[in-house]
Amino acid sequence: MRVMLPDGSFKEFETEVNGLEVAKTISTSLSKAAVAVRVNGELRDLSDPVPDNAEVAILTSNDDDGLDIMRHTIAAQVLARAIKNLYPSARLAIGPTIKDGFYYDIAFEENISLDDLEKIEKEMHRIIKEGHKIEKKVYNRADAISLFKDRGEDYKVKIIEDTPNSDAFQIYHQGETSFIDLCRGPHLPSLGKIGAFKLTKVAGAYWRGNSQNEMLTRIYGTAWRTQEDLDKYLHQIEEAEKRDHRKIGKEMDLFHLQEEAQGSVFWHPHGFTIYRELESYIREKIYADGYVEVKTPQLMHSKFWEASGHWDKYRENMFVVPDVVPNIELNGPVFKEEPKEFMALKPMNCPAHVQIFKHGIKSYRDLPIRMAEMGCCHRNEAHGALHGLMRVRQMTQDDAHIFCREDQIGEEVKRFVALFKDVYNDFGFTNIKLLLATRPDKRAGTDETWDKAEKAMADALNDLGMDFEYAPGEGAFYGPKYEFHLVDSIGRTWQCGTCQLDFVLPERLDASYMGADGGRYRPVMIHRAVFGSFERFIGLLIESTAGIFPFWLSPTQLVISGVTEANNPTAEALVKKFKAEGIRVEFDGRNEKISYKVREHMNAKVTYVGIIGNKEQENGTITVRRLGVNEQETYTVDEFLTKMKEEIKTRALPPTPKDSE
RNA sequence: GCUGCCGUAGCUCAGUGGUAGAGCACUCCCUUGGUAAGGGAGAGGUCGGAAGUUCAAGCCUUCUCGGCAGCACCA
Repeated sequence: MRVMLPDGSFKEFETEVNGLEVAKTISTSLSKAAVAVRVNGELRDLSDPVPDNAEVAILTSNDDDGLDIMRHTIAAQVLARAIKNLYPSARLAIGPTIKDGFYYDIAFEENISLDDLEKIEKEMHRIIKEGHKIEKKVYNRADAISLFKDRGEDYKVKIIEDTPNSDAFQIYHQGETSFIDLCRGPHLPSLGKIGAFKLTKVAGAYWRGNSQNEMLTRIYGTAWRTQEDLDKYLHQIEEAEKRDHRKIGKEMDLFHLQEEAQGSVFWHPHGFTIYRELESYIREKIYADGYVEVKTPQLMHSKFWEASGHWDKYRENMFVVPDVVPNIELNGPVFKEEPKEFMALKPMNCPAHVQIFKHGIKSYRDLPIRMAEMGCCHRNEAHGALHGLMRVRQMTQDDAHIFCREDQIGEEVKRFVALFKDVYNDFGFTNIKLLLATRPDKRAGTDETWDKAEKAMADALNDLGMDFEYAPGEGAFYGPKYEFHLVDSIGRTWQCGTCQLDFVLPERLDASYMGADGGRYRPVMIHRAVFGSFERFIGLLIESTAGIFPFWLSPTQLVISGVTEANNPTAEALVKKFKAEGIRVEFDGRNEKISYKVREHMNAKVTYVGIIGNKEQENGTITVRRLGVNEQETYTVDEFLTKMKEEIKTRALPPTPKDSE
C-alpha cells in the first residue's frame, strides 16, 4: 500500500500502517512531535490505520489543527479526569474546544467557584505529570451504554442514545487508570505532549443549549503550545480589558447608567458630543443617498401592534403601558380599575413607517422610497442580557425602510452595502464579519421568492467583492438578511449593521402601490441600519479606538494652557479664537505644572494639549502634543487652525502611534 | 430569566466579629514651574437595601436590589 504526503510524494508500505508509523518513516523528530494525523482531509488519531492511497499529513502542535486537538485533550482527558478525581459524584456532559481554548460542561453536586479552579489546575498538572498513554477503544451501543450507566454518567448515556444509526462508539482510556470518556476524538497519543494552559472562568450553561433544560457548570480554559504563548495571550486579554467601553466611558466622562433606568443611557456632554457628531454624519450620508427622514410616535395602541404581528410574536420584549388615567389617592392602587386598553412603546420603527407609506396613493414611479428615522426604540431585554452600551433597553437606531418593487431589490441592496462599506471605512473598522442569513424552517413566502431574494443578496455582495459567510436558517421569518458584526475588546461579536428583506409586513399592513398596468402591487420592504444603534456603535467605537477618537469625533479636541500665569491671557485669547471657529477647545488656567496638566489631559483622552510660553507668545505660535502620538510640534496659530479644520472636514482617522508600548 | 462571583468615599481598592482606611480626584494655602503626578492642610462614607444572630455586624444568616462573567434570548 502507499500514502501521499502533503508535498505530493508517496511512501510505500508492505503492510497496513497507522499515522504514527507513517510519521516514523519521515523522521524521528516528527514522530515525537506528532499529535494527530489528517487522512484525506479528516482528523484522525495517530493510532488509526491509514487506508491505501490516502493523503496523509502528520500534525504537530505547530499546526492550528494540532493545537486544537491538544486543547481538546486537555478538556476531555485532563480537566475531565481531574474533576472526576476531585469530585467523584460529578457527571460529565460535553467538552469541546473554542477559540483560544476549551470548556467542559459538568453537573456538580457542589458549588464550583473561581477559587476552586486553582485546586483543579493543580490536579490537572499532577495528571499530566503521570504522562499516561491515551488509548481509544470502540464499543457497540449496548456496551457503551452499560459502561457509562454503571458509572452514573447519564449525560454520556443520553449522548449515545441520541446518536442514531451508529453502533461504534469511541471511548478513550488513560493508561491503567479507570478514567474513560466518550469522545469523537482525535486526541493526543499521550499526556506527555501537553503545552501550557490555564483555567479562566466558571459559569452556568444549559444542557444542550436549551433554557428548558437543567443548568450545568461550565469551566473555561485557555491552552497554548508554550508557556510563552500562554503568557502572551493572558497579557493581551489584560490589555484588551483596558479598552472596555464602560471603563473608558467613565474615564472620559461620556455616559453613565444607573439602576433606576437599567439599560437606558444617561449621555453626559462629552458622550453626547460624539452622539451628535455621528448623527449629523449619518444624516449627511443618507441624504446624499436619496433618503427622506421621518419621525414616528413612541407610544402606540395594542391594536396597532396586533396588526403588525408584534403583539403575538414580540410582546415579551415590549414595554406595555395601560391606557388608563392613574389613581392618585394616598396609598391607593396605581389604577382604580383593571386596565383594559394598552399602549406599547415601540420596539421597532417599521410598522410606523408603513403607515406613512400608506398615506396617499403611491405609484410605481414613486419607488423606491427610502424612509429613514433616528428611531428611539424600547425593548424589554432580559436583565442578564444587558451589557453597558452594547445591549440596552432604550436605543436609537439609524433605521430606514426602503419600499421598492421586486425588480429593484438587487439594486437597493447593493446600494446599501456600498453605503455601509463607505461608512465603516470612515471609522477605520476592519474587523467586520458579514453573514448572509438564509431561510429558516418556519417562514412566510414561497420558495421561489426566497430563491430570488437570497440570490439577489448574495449577488450584491459578490458584485461588491465583499467576503461573507452564510448563516443557514438564521434569516428572519419574513426574509433573508445581512448581519454585520463587529468585535469588541475581548473578542465578543456584536451585530451592528443589518439589511433585511421583508415580503410579509407590507402584506399584513396592506401597503400597496399602483403598477404601470394600473393594478395594485405589494412593495417589498428592506429594513436596514448602518450603525445599528447609536449606543452599541459608540460602544464599539470606544473599544476599537481605545478612546483615541478621530479628531472630528473627539469630545475635547484641544486644551490650551499657558506655561506660567503670565502666558495665560494669550492662551485664553487663543481659546476664544478657536472656539469661534467651531473647535471644541477648553482653557486650563489652573495653578499646576505643565507636565501635570499634560498628563491629566492625555489621561482624559483630549486630542491635543496646546502650550503657550514666552517663545510662542513672541512668535505667534502654539506648541501641541497629540494624544497617541506624544511628540511636541510647534505651529503658527493659523497653520494649526487650518490643520484642525482640515481634519474635521476630511473626518481623518487618527495617526497611528509610532511608539507601541 | 438561569448559574457562579461581587457590592466599602466621586474613582480604584484594602479592611473576616471590638471606635470605618489608602491612593487619586475635590477645596484652601505655598509654589510660577517648558510637555505624563511640586509641597502642605482640609473636607468627604448610616460599608447597596431590609430583616435576623450577637454584649457587639462592613465582616455571620436569610431575603431583596444592582453589577460582572457565561448561558439562554437578540425580531
